[in-house]
Amino acid sequence: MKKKRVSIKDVAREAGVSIATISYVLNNKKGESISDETINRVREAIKKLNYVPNLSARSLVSKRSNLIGVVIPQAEAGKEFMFYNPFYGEFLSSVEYEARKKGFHLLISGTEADQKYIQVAQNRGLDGIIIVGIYPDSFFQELKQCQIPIVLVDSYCSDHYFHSIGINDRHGGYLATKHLIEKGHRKIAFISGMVKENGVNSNRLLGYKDALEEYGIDFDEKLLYLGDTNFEYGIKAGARLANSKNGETAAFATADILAVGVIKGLKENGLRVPEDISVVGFDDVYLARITDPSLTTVRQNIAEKGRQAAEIIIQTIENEIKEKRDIILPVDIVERDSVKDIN
Amino acid sequence: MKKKRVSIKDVAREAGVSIATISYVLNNKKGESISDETINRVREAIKKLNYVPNLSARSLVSKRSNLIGVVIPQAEAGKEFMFYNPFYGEFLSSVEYEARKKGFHLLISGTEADQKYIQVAQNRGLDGIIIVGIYPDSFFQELKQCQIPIVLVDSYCSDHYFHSIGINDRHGGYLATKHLIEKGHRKIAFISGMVKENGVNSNRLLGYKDALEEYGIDFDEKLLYLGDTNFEYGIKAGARLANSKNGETAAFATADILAVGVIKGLKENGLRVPEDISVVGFDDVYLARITDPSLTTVRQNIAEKGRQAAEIIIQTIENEIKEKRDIILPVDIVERDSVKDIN
DNA sequence: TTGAAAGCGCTAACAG
DNA sequence: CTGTTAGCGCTTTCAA
Repeated sequence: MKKKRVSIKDVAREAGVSIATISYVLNNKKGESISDETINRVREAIKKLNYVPNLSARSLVSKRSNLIGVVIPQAEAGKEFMFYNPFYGEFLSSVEYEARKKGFHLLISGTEADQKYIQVAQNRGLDGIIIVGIYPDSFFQELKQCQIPIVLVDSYCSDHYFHSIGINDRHGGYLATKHLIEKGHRKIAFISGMVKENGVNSNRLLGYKDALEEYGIDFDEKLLYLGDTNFEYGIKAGARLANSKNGETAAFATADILAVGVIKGLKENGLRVPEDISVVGFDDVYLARITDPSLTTVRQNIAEKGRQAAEIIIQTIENEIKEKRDIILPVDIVERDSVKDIN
Repeated sequence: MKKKRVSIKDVAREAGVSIATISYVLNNKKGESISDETINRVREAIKKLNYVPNLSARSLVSKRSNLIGVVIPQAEAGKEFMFYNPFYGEFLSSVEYEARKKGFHLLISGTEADQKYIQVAQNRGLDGIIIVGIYPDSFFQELKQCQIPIVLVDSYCSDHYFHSIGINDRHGGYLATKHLIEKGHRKIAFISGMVKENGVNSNRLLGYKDALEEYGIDFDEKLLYLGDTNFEYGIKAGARLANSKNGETAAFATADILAVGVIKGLKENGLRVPEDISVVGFDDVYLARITDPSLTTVRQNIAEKGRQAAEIIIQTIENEIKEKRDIILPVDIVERDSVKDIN
């Protein structure tokens, strides 16, 4: 049995004032001015009784939960998070930190069925939601009904209702490919997870093509290796690449976790990186510095992405911004040891 | 302005019954039996109105929030999570999955000051808390006051109040060291983060000593490299190791993330792994398979740890278990490519 | 400057 | 089998 928690009433009794007064000093309303003396008396009572406000009660009346939902993609429907990709951990870490500083908590959750999440959002009275990744359009449409501020991260959903934050994926793909081309590579494999239309990967592919075109290199379907964005597929792609008859001398993998798998797959098949094949990744997660060779990759500022996602959602909740925000964070290429100059 | 949400009253009106009836079918109380016809009528009304219960209201009266708090260590006080160590991501992923299946949500949060978290727990009416890592004893003592079910993960707090789940760290340390010894190594560095008394690392160190003793090898303080459990310190330790005058031929790092840093530091200083120095890690996170060489390491089942942590806390919440649980998950050594047999 | 009182949406006796 | 009702702890008019 839980011990009975001390409520605002107890504090009121202790301080010899009404519960309204307690509420006022708690929220230090500007409208209601309370005498310093009363404030002190209340403060003391609160401290003495060890009073902690009940947020359920508060949110019941104020319609504010101070809770932000974070939706992270799952490996498969109804499965665990994709946390083996360090990107999500790094992102979440940053969101949580920013939210905490502003007095918000994070409710994290995968999504059984997309429908279900909307229920959760309403159940819990989420003040805002940060959604990472791409989901069926129907999900976004339903989400709009909730009237909850939402930030979409790395989604190319163009709906005017949502805030969005992402990077210039196309430019990133371009930079990666161009870097490789400038190092003398012409046959460049493109290795990626699902290329959903108008998604992160499809834009990176566009950038890849941009660079090819700029340098007068013909695009070759056969150099596309499409699977899943995970380590295992990277290995598979690396193995295929090692035995390819297409003469690739380099590969652009659209995620570091993939790139690292590619390197592994390559090595397992007797090829060295970068001596035999050069590899460029994407994201610049922690991993990129950890592996050997360390990874030349397209850097995006993951922490900043998380920070801004949190900031935008909170500002919207607090009515500090009313208009829609669309943020594109810069990318650049960071050269490490996985690319060889073959000029 | 948020559109007014439909409440239980609206459903009652729609279905032509009282709000109590709605509540009954919602919670399908065994005590109260409702006629099938009414149930159906209510169900339809719910569907028609798109009614979603308000959990704040519910938890206000029922004292149940269906929220589980997860406390994850931070890099430094008031900073981001230690999510660069993949251990936490993998753990959290598993906890969330299990909790979600059972209808619970996760509130994740770092802890500004330890005090603050207790406030959060009370603020939100957390039904249970999963705490990963070691905290000051005063924190645990205060936590007890809350009367909330708590599972401690990887803590050696012996307080009878808490459930605990962990692994046999000492045995793990023993296995790692023994493995190295059996491969012919005698000068084995012990590389670790802080060795807090009665913590995970101190137990692993105990196991290290056990193995040494078993094989009649003298323990040598000089082979201890103590810093932080992160990649950077691993590099530093690896560098020191490479220039050591102590003749180490192997190292046991108490976390994979550390081990991977060690390998990096070694390589940067011209040594090869495992040819020149063998390395054993601990955890068997995803990373261990990713790096080159892949890491021989002490495996613990992180997903299972998360699953059981969630299971225990939920069973306690639902009063399915009343007694205290202390779970020790097994460890074993998984041989990969970072150890050389020098016999 | 403070207090009384009306709910927020829901559960759980208790009646009928 | 179903409805009435009294709160849960808090915010917020409105009055004093």
